[in-house]
Amino acid sequence: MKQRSDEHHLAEQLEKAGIRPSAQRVAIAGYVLSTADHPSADEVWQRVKTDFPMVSRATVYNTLQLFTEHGLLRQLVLAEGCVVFDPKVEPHHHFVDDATGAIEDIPWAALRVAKVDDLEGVDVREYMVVVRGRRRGKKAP
Amino acid sequence: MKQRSDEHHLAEQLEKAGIRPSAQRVAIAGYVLSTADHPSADEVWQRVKTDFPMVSRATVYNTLQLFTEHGLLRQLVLAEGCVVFDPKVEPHHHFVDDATGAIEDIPWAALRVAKVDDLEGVDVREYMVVVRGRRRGKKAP
DNA sequence: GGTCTTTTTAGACTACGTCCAATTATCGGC
DNA sequence: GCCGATAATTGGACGTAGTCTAAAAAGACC
Repeated sequence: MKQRSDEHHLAEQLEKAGIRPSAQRVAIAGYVLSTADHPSADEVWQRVKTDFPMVSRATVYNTLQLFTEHGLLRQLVLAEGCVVFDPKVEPHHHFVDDATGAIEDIPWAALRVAKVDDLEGVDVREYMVVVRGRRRGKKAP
Repeated sequence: MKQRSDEHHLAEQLEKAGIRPSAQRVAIAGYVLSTADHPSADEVWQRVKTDFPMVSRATVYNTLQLFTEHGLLRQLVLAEGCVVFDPKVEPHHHFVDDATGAIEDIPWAALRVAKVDDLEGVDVREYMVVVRGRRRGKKAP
């Protein structure tokens, strides 16, 4: 149920982002740029294969990387199945250093989130703020 | 450089949490309950093996699971290497459904985080709130 | 049409995690 | 202390997600 105009529009979108629109890339874009899911890379591969059986896994991974570099996608690192352990069991927030990937704890009181209780339709069990950035000064003189 | 009293203290801590303190569990606890790192399960295994060469991977994974169930550890799902893609590139927050694992977007304006700019020693690139819980009502009559 | 660059491909390889059946350790009662 | 029941541990098979590479295919340009 693909429309030629859809593909044309997608190709334009890729070009606008500075990406050459190959057939594979258009097929991948057709799924990943419009879905409300938050698919993993392999899920994208599985999905795209149904339309485009000959696409290789490497292509899908490379293409998602490319889209991300050009600002068409964001990578989230909060999915299930990828777990680290923290002996500090009280609620607290987290800081992730862009340079090293290290995770540090931020005390609960250092931040405050307003309006969590106003969220409609959900029972909140817990929440945390994830801050990403770089440690300042310290090392570089 | 292990102190007998340390091990004794750890064993007590496990018992207090309702866990039978086997030698392997004490060794695992000795690392994971006191570290400031946020190790992955495999990192814990690598580490514990240096003290306790015969421990099997299954034991470490089971034990971490057990500690988590008994409240000695928390699992964080925000580490690198575990990525999902989101075509919505503007800043927004995320809701993770405990029941299904599905990730939903929360509009940026629905929450507000106070004091992010007060964090000392870091240059913040981005941040988001991760809310976990359950969707209410809707489906069940 | 030829050539130079970009893209894609298949498959080997690694890392991480799960599962299971068999073995070993531990506990409580005698 | 010994014994049977229960709990814990083991190693290895298995599965899945992801990376890497060398070679083939496609596309751009003259």
